[in-house]
Parts: sequence; structure tokens; C-alpha cells
Amino acid sequence: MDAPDSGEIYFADIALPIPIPQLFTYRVPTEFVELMQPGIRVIVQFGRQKVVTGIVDNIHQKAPEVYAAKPILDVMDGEPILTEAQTQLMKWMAGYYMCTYGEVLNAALPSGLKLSSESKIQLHPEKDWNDTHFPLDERELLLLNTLDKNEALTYREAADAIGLKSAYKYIKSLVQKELIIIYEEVKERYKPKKVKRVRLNEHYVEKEERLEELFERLEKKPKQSNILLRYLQEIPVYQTPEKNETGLEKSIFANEGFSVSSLNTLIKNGVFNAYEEIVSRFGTSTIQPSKEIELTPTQETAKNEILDHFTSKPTVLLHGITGSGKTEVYINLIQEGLEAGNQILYLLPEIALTAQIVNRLSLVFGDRMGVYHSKFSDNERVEVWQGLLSGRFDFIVGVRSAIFLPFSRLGLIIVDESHESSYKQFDPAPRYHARDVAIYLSHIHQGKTLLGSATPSLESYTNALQGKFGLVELNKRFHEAKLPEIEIADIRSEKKRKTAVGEFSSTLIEALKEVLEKKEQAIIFQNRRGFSNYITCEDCSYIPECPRCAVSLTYHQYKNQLNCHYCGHKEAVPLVCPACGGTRIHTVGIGTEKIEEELKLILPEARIQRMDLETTRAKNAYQNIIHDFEQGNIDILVGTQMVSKGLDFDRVSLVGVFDIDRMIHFPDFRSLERAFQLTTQVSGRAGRRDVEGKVIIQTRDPEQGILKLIQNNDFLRFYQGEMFEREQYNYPPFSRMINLLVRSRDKKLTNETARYLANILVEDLGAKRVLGPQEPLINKIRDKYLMDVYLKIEKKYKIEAVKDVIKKAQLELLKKKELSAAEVIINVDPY
DNA sequence: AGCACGCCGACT
DNA sequence: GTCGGCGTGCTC
Repeated sequence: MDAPDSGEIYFADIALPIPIPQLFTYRVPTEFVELMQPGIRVIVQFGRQKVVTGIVDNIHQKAPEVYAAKPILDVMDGEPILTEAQTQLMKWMAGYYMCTYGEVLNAALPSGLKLSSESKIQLHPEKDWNDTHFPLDERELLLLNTLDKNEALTYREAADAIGLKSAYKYIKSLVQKELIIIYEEVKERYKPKKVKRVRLNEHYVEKEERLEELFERLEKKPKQSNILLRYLQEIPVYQTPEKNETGLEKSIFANEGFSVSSLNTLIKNGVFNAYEEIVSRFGTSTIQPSKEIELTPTQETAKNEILDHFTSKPTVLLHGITGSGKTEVYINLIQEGLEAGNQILYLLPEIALTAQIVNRLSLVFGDRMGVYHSKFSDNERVEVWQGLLSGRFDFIVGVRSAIFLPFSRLGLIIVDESHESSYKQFDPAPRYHARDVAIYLSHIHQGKTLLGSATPSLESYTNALQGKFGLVELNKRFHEAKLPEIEIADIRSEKKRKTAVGEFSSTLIEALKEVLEKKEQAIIFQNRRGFSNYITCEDCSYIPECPRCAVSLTYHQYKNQLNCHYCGHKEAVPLVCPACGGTRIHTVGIGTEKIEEELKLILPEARIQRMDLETTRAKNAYQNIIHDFEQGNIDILVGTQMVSKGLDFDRVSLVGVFDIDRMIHFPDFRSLERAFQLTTQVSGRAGRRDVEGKVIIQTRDPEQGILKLIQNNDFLRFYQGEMFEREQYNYPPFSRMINLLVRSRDKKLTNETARYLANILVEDLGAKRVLGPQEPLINKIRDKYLMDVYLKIEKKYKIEAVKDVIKKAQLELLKKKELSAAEVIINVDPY
């Protein structure tokens, strides 16, 4: 901001990362006036105690009328950490997804860039509680004694110290008696990584005889002179004095067995200077970025078609069958984009951020590529954020939240596997879909978006057919590889004829045996969406349920435990039935664990590995399994969704799919779309260049129409059939949906609120646009009852008007005191 | 979201 | 009485 006129008072509207709709106005102390600009972080006091980081939104001179603005306490940045484009994007998101700007901000900033304070108490520095004239009760004394020993305590620790749930009352009383004070400890979360280095004191570099003299002095101290020699070996200060500036990493000496204390003595005596250097957590790779990637003629054509569409359309859908080599096309486009001086963002779904693709890309792009992913630590994320601002990275590979990064000239966004549902965030707000946000983000930057998929969502494909997106088809597999042959195994009749073993059809078993004989590999895919294995009592059919959620508990064999996947509740497996006292308790349902176990019995010689949420929880577990599989240390990989995408292994010749029926009959209008996508994706894992692939899908009903379409890989027929259904019932893409979820502790209140809400909406929108209220499949989570209202809005209807109606309905609900306790959670495009 | 404050039921 | 649970209102 320009130099201010003296005497003028400035105010700044600050956005805080909390779910409050409005901005807050703070006074700008004179010393900060010149530093103020939109997008920088400031520290402010919020509420009575808390100190938080906020972002400056705008600066003005309108003094607030009804309250006295608090001053900004400190300014954290010299340069904005948020660009104008980011602010624009976030405000659009808040409006589109009907949440607050603070909620978007909270999702956007890596927590390393946020800062908040924790209240702590300590003894009053100027008072001695031992000779106070105030009477003190037992707990007050206990608290003061604890503080004597501990310096400072958080509220939580204070409560623990006196054995109560809350120490607030006593803290307040002691503050009043001026025996303790409350203060705020502020933690800045981002810590740059530092490396300790040493360099030879310039004194010895200047004149050679000084160094000789030094060696003479150290003659009787071989440990020290050895260190000196080792240093000079690496950095011959007379040949290359400039190298002494950067010196050597201190840890080298310890690693090579030199005495650390001798080195410290040398530092103490001024022979070496020690200093710290801030280094990147990503290191500097030594990979030489490889040059051009050869495209096949088919890929080349596809690339040119994409570029051609981009001249007239901002968004292009690349529909390429599995194994057609979409990645090569992407890489080529990225290279060209970077050469033109643009920044590029490559989005991947959460589960598919495989080491494989990231490795592949880093081989091509090396140091200029930043990776942004939830498994990365906060510090690493902050470095990507700042690396983008500083220009160190111009290519980012990341998951959905990477759309929040501070791009300044984003030329292209690639949304890989763009049909994937993990691009949609469900909880908490903002409930955004990264594919849709990416399109808007490109619009802000005047850049392009490329959506890629082997099984595009019906929405995207419709947009493409209607000419809103450019459409490019890539329907030849790479290296002449053939699409795998898909076989349907009838598990129901096999069970009847007793040819099945457990859940395995003989068809699948025979195929697996063949794979083992040929020393090839197999993947077995088990979908568990919506259901999983549980235990039940054979005598009374009792099924243990979660005490807080309306779901049965999932059985986990490896810990012999029952877990709730919704609230995290855990309990031990009962030995006797809690309902009837019977002891015949057994497991039901097939999960990955059970499949793994059965498989071990059927094929004892096979090396089997399970890959699901449990086995990949650790940071590198996922990569390790993939690596083992790649190296051929595993014959059969059994897994959930995770195994279905992005993995390309040359020796996989068989894919088995379990329980497709559950997928097909899942009560959701998208169940067929999901089933088609998922099976197509897993099938794509089978068969590469030299290996013919086969897919076996086990079903109880081989006559289901969708199976034929899957078998023939007939996306177009599937699309047409499904579109017909959607049109009948006016589902997306023929309409847009907004979900309103009512939630409260009280079932009656939840129902009544949902009813009331639905009535208001029906009045304004008409009954045919309002579905429900209805109980969701799981009607209670964490002791809160749930009720759904869906809005189905035909495409031509103004969605903004609908959002206004919802806002109006919310206000009316708030006015109705007896219903205001229920929450309403809004989810725009809830899929 | 947090947090303070106030009201109400369950007991050391 | 005292503690904890929870509903309510407010934050520049």
C-alpha cells in the first residue's frame, strides 16, 4: 500500500479460517500501514483470549460504528501468500458450494501456514502465592503447587492436575486473586529444515602459512588434524577458495567416524565456523530430466486434436481406453506447456497417487515438479506452496486440494481419471468437486483443462457430446496390446453344484493356478462399498452394532476386533452372544481379509499380499507393497478400490472381481455407472505388451444386462442406456442436485426440522423438485440422527435462484426457535 | 469453530 | 451444595 497520509487511521478486513460468514475489521497500527496489502497474513486477537492468523482481504478507512476495532498484533509476510486469483477462486467456491469463505480458507491453507494460540496459565510473576491474604481452597492450592513445579500448564493439564473435567472455575478465581496469569502461547507450525554446516575460518584461507602453522599446532592432536585433512580433501581451499563459502555438512564427519567432540573443539577455537543452512525437504535430485517422449502415431493424433480443440474450447475430454497411453500424451502436453512458460497442474485422485506415476513424472520433470499430497507432512506442503510462489516449481502433481496452491500463470490443468469420486470432498465444507473447480480455476487463469478418463462420468461425456467440451477419443491400446478377455463366472450355480470353494468359483481357481504355473501375476479385487464383514450369532441372529451409529460393526480379524467405520468406535469380539448367551458366533460377508485367508488354503504355495486401508496405513506401506509386486515377490495381490487404478504391471495376466452384484444393486442412482467404471478400471490392470490378459467377474446373476456391456467394453451402449434411465427419472446430467442433510441429537427434532425445511422448499420450488425428507441408509452417526432432503433441479432452472431459496429457508428455520438446534448441512452436486 | 456463561439434573 | 452436560450467543 502507498505511503499513507499522516494522521489517517486505516482498517483492514481480515478473513479468518473459521466457519463464520463475515470478515472482521481490525485497526492497522501506524507502523504496519505500509506493509498492508491483500493476501498477507496477520496475527490478530480473536475473542477474549485466542490469537489466530488471518488473511488481509482489503484495506480501507471506514471505522466500524458499533464496536471498537482491535489492533492487528503483527504482520507475518512481506509478500502476499495468497494471490488475487486464489482469492477469487475461494470466493467463488464459497458461493457455489454454499459455505463460508473462512471454511474455504481453512481447507486451502496448509496447516503449516496457519497459526493459532493455546491458552496457558502460569504463576503471577510479581506475586507470591505463599503470602496471599486471600483464603485458598484445596484445589486452588493443588493447582498453585503444580504450577510451582511445572512453569506453565494448558487448561487441559490444569484440569487433569486437580482431577476435574474443567479447571475453569479455579483458574478464574486465581486470576482474580492475581496469583496466576493467563497467556497465549503462539506456535508457528512451519519449520524450515536446517542443516548444520562448517567452513574453514577465512583467516586460514587468506594466507597459506597460517594453515601450515595451524597444522603444527595440532600436531599432538591427531583427531583434530584428521578432521582438518578430511575437510581439505573435499575442499582444497587454495585451488578452489570459493568452495569454502558453502563448506561441508557437519554430519559428514560423524558419519565417517570422526570425533564429534574434536570437531566441536575446532569450532570453539575458531578454526571452523559453524552455520545453518535452510534446505529443501525434497532434496535436490540428481536425475537428469529425460528428453522428448516418443508418441505413437495414434497418440500424436490425439495430442494434436486436443491442441486443436483448445484453440476454441477451454476444456477437452480425453476418452482413452485403459492402456492406450494417455500418460504419454499428458507428458508431451506438459512439456510443451512448460516450454511456453506456463505453470501446469496435474491432478490425481487420492487413491491413485501411486509411486508409479509420480516416479515416472519426476524422471521426466525432475526438480521443477512439486508433489502435493495428504500423506505429505505439513512442512512439506508449505514448501510446495512457497516453492510455487518463489518460482522453484512450475509443475505440480497433486490431489484435489492442490487446486488451492498459489499459481500465477496456470496454463493447463490435467485431471487424470476425472470420473473418480475422490475428487469430491464430502466432509467438512467446502464440499467441492476438484474437477469442476479446476475448470473454473482455468477460467480465472485463461488456461485450459484436460479431463482424462477411460470411463468418463456421464456429466462430462454429455458435455463433450453437446460440444461444451472438446472430445478426443483414444481407443487403441499401446504397443498393440489387446484388451483383456472378460469372463463371467456364475458363483451361485457353482455353489449349488459344489464346484466352488468358499467364495471362489472353479473358473477363478483354475485361472489362478494357470497364472502361478506360468509365473505370471494376478490381482483380485473386492469391492466393499457400503458393506463389509460382520459377526453374527448363529442361535439368535444377533449382530453387534455401533452404539453411536446405525451400522453393524465391521469385523477385523488381524486385531480380533469390531470397528465402526463411521465414528471409529472399537470393541472386542464377544465370546458369548450378548443377546442370548450362545457361543456359536461366526463371521458373515466377504472382506479382503477373508478372501486372503481362503486363498491361502486353496493355493498354499502362492505368495499372497493384501492391500487395503489397514495394510497401507503407514506412510510407505503402499509403496512397499507396490514395489514388492513389481519385483515379482508377490504372486497374487488381493485388494479393495486401491488396486483398481493407476497400477501398471507387465506380468499381470489375470484380474478377479468379487461381488459385483453388491455394486450393481447399491441403492444410488449412480450404482451402474460406478460398477461399469470400476470393472473397466480393474480390467485394465490385466494384459500388457507381451502378456494376454483375462478378467473373471464372479456374479450371482450372469444375466444382468450391464455385464454384457462390461464384457464388450461397450462404453457407448452403456452411456446411451444409462442416459435413458437418467432422463426417465430426471437424474443428473439432466438435472442438478443439492442435498440438505439435517442433523441433531434428537430423532424427533431431526424429523420435524427436515419436514419443515422440505415444506418451505416445496412452497418455493414445487413438489417435484423436492425429494424427501427421507432417512438416509445410515440414519445415525456419532449419536446424531440424520434426515435427507434432496433437490433435483432441471438444467434450465437458475441454480442461483435455488440457492437463494435455500438461504431463505435457513433463515426461517433459525427464526423457529424450537427447530433451530438442528444443523443443516448443504452439499451442492453431492456425488 | 471455540469459548464463556447460564441453566439443570445427578451425585461425591 | 458441587460437577458436568449441554444449549446459546458472540467473536471485529
